[in-house]
Amino acid sequence: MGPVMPPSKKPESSGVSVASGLSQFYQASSITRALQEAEEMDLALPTIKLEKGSMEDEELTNLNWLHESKNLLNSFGDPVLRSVSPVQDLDDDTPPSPAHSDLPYDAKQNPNCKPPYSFSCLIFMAIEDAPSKRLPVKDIYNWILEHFPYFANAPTGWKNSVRHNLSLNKCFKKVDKDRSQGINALELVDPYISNDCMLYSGVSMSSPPIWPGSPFYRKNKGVLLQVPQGVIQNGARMMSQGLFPGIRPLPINPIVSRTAAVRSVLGYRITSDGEPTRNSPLVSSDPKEDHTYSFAKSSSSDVGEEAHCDGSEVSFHANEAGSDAEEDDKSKIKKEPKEWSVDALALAQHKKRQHLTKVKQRVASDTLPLKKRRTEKPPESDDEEMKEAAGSLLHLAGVRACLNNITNRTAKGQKEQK
DNA sequence: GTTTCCATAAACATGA
DNA sequence: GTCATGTTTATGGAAA
Repeated sequence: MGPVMPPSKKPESSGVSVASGLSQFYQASSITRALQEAEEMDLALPTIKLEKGSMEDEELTNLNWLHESKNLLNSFGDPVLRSVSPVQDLDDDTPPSPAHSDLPYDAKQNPNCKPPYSFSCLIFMAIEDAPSKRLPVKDIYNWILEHFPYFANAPTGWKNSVRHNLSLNKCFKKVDKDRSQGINALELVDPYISNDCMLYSGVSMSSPPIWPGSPFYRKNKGVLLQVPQGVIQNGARMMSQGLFPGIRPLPINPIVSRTAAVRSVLGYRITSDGEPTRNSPLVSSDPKEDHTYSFAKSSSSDVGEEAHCDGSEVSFHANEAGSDAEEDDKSKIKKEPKEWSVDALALAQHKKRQHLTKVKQRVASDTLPLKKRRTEKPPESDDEEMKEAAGSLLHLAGVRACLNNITNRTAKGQKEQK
């Protein structure tokens, strides 16, 4: 699997790493928080299936993935959690297949059996299992080692995969270690709470949010992980693949462009004291800045330019890009270099952008040395950037609005019943 | 055959 | 210089 490793490369140590003091904390993104809130409200997330290839599709994949992971976490420890292949010998070149069999997977009982969960899920579970909901990477290693003995003897490289997932998967965000205690408060104000410009048609209140096309569903062969109303039924199997009607987002005000809508709806940010502030730029239009990809580097090396979202996951400004107000706020932000977060609601755009960027780069710079290629990224236009972000935010906002609608409907229904 | 997702490997940078 | 951490890219397998 994967490219052949050159002999010159030193294999990664499989032992527990020593804290270097560099590590920061990881936690789930605000999307996860929304999902948790939804669960606390005893709500089933709407099942949304979009047309293949649409921008929203990937965002919703993220949403569903997160929810699936959460339910997996809830199910963790249940002996009938998942069915996997029989125990395999580590010396066998063939990697253990995640395909299910009649044998249940038990991490303790089968220490040589590779867990049938993706690294993303393992990381998610580790983070969710932490009281503070955030962990430094070395503790994520430790959690995985503790709960999945397979990795103690696993081929080296799994830590690399963990780090790779943390970096690449925007469901995780890096939290500044020193300021991690204040993050929760900053996240209490969620920009899409106030959104009311989007609706979803065909929302099913009872359908599980895992649709058969979702990666986790596919990976786990249809084993039902998510059950509405907070009831987890481990080991139950999906009976039908036709349970999930496709629905499309419907903007209430179709006249307003998506970008404008996002700017009007989400045109505030959260300041360091937790107070929402209107018209504050937090997502720069600078094409060099990739808020969904290079935030960590930015936080350390480009302090002040792009990484300071002040803890607000979604921080879109109502002002036009490059306005004076934006410049003013930028200068303000620079004065608070340690307060940063991630434009997490735009994170769902990462994969789409990554794919597009890859295609561009392959065409443009395949002949360049690796180092050269990295420094010559094709610039993305402001418009493209804004369009993507707008789409992402609007859609996620729509999901949230949908949840709110469900809440209202449920409350209304209960009233009427009384 | 194509697409998508994921795991893995690796190059490279940074900071302690 | 070493090591841990973090980012990014490339590649191949599996599944739909």
